[in-house]
Amino acid sequence: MKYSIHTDEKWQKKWAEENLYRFDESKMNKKLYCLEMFSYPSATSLHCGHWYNYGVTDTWARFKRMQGFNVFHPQGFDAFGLPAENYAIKTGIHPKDSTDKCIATMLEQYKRLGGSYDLNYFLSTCDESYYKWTQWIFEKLYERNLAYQKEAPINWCPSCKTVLANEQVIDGKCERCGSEVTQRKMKQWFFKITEYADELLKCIDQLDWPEKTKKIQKNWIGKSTGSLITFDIDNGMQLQAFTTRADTLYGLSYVVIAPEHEDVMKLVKPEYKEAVQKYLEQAGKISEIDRISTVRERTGVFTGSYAYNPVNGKKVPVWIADYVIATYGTGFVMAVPAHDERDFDFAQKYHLPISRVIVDKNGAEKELPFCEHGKLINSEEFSGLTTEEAVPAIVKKLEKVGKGKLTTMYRLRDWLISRQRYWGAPIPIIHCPYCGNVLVPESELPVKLPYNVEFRPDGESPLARCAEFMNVKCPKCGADAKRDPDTMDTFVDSSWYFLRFPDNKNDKEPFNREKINQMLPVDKYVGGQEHATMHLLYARFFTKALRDMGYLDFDEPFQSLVHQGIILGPDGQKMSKSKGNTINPDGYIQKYGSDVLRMYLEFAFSYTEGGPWSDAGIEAMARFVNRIESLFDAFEKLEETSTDYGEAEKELEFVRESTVKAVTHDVELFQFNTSLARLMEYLNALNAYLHQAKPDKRFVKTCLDCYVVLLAPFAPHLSEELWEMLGHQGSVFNEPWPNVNEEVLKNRDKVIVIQVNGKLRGEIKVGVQAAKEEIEALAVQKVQSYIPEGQKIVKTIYVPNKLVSIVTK
RNA sequence: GCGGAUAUGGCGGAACUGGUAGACGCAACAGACUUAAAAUCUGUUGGGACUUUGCUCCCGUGCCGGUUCGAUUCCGGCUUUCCGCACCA
Repeated sequence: MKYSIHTDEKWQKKWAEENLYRFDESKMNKKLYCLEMFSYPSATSLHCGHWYNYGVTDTWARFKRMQGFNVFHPQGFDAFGLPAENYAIKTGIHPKDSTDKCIATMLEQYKRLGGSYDLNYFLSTCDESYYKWTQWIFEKLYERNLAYQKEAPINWCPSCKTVLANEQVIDGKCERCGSEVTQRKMKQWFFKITEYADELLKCIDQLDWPEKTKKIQKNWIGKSTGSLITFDIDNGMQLQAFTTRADTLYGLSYVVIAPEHEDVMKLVKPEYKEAVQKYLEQAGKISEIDRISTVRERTGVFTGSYAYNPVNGKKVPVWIADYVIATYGTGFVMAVPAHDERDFDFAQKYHLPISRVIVDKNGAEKELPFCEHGKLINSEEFSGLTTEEAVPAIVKKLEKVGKGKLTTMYRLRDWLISRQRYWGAPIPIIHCPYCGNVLVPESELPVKLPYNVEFRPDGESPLARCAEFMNVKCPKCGADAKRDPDTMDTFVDSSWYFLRFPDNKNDKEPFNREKINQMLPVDKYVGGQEHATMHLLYARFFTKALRDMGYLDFDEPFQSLVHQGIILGPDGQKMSKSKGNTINPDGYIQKYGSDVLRMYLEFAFSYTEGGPWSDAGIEAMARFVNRIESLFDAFEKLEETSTDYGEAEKELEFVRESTVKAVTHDVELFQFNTSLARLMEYLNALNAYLHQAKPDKRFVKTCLDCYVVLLAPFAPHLSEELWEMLGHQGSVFNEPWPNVNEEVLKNRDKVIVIQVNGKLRGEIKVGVQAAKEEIEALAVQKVQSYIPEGQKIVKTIYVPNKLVSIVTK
């Protein structure tokens, strides 16, 4: 035989005919939900990253299936989104048409990849039958006050002409097109993810996720415990400030409000209006142009107002400064220049008083600003307390007069989901002049995305220009009303698709509760790390919100998570069209077959690391396949002989069993490179045995059977072919994964290494039964000559099956 | 700036809870087959030393130090590269 793309086609056809990978809903006790992050149907074909994610994870899924799990391995498309729309703007091809076409092409490619998918559970987020339920979830969140509309300063990309989520702004630039992001105020829909900040944070520890990803998510949520302190202003207002250092309150020198704070103008005394106005204008510009700069000079302006320090009534000026941001905490902070770097710089610049109230633990007056914890001075009755003691004590004092309380603040902001774009799920809201925001009744869902729309962006939502779509009657009062012209962020679509997969045909509800309670959480989720603070956080939020609404009964969607690394171009740079270093997998499949490509990706990298593509590496994999084939050819030519079970057989059996053990262990942990290395070693051993004087054909046969079963998850098509060649009926994927015969591993003489004073001095071969004392005695005898003259053995350390370490003195 | 990760031959990468560092593969070199080449097969391959070319000795996992009979692995301090956050009060 000769493995090639034709072998792939033969078996793909067969698998499809026999529906080999169908999921058996009747065997829920051994279910295993294996999921790769679904992909975006893009104009180009599957790239190396897809193969690396889907092909390699498929190996794991197949391995689990052979281990007897009822593996649920679905596949679908995250089909809404900007690229299709941008493509449409460029070419004039409607997003729906280009997306449909891409999906058809990509499904064909998935087949060539040899994935063990059950496509009965296929879904695509742009189908009405899917986005109906995306809208339904929006409505449920709205009813539960987890969706709200707010006029807000938002990130606006002037080139994409759309709003961006915080997560889509990288260094002040649009993550897609790289244009400078500007600020605008618009009425936008938000999901109240902050409501779940605490739980999202707490549950992270229980997850079997990469530590790094957990850390990123924790930092993104950014919990900080501190206190809220209320300040009276001389105009009668009250403002609250959040601080983690209530202990420094006696060092208060001024207070600051963010320029974007909604109450800013109320604080400005008439004679300062002009100066403030000028400053605000300037500040607005800076935040647009210079937000990337790390060491931007802090600027500010005095309002004319004063605030009273709640601990001692001392009067301090109220400033406006751009180093305070409106969206974190209360947008109003207390400034203690002696013990905060930012306040210190600012105070120096504007000649505000700086007074020390903290010394270090030993009472030493360290150089200012001194920002560490320490001991209080000049703080009335609190002097002498440590930071840790003083914070609760001061807050307690303030609490008595209603001016302070301990609290928690999060860095996490609510999730802005409105997009002024066409290709997404419409927001199921009707704006009625009399009733306000009204939900589209559930019976009228989905709010269909109209086909004939001018989708070229001009700063307005494309849907706003579609009268047919926009004009409706209010479901409550029947008055003329307008639909919401925006669509939802595509991350909304992908925040619940894993819930839809197991029940993708349900037209009564998004998913059946019993069913998904059985099917979820996802047992193994595989995808890129770039989603750490977006998709992976949103999906967790959706799961928790739906749980609290009673639609499901688990807390976390993805129990175990793995990130694949990134495949770089041959030059070690990230693949990109502009650099011209992209690798298209198609040609390689054509030339070598999909199993070779799959095994190359598995063997050449450590899975979570990735690395540069190498043509030499893929050649090596093709050679590996050739070597397997010539081994099988040699086997077929072998005459029926039988030999007694001897040393050679014993050795090969040992290799076989240790391979089973190692491969089982390594695949489980996504260590495909070492798994394949073991299979190569086993192959070498088989070859050596076969080419010796008297190989036993029947014995070889049992070893080859085992070999093909072990190889199957890595090279599914090739293995089917070999399995057939060995005379078996039916698919190799119906074979059980072999158990390790531990007896064989034990029944082998051990080589024990001997060290004297840490240096390797020899080795001995001992029988399986040898006792510790016996081995030690043999070892001492063996290395007698290495024991320095006049010294005695003071200690002998025996590491079972490995070494004897002798210490002399 | 803060936080996290990383560092092993010419290269990709192995090494389980501290126990023969460099598995497996690539590249390279030598040999076999061949008129020749390719392919294939078989060897060698971290560096160094030799007046014993050897089941020899010494050095070697970014750098400096420590713990240990023994450290790629643990601890302390640097350096490198990558990543996350970046006025978060």
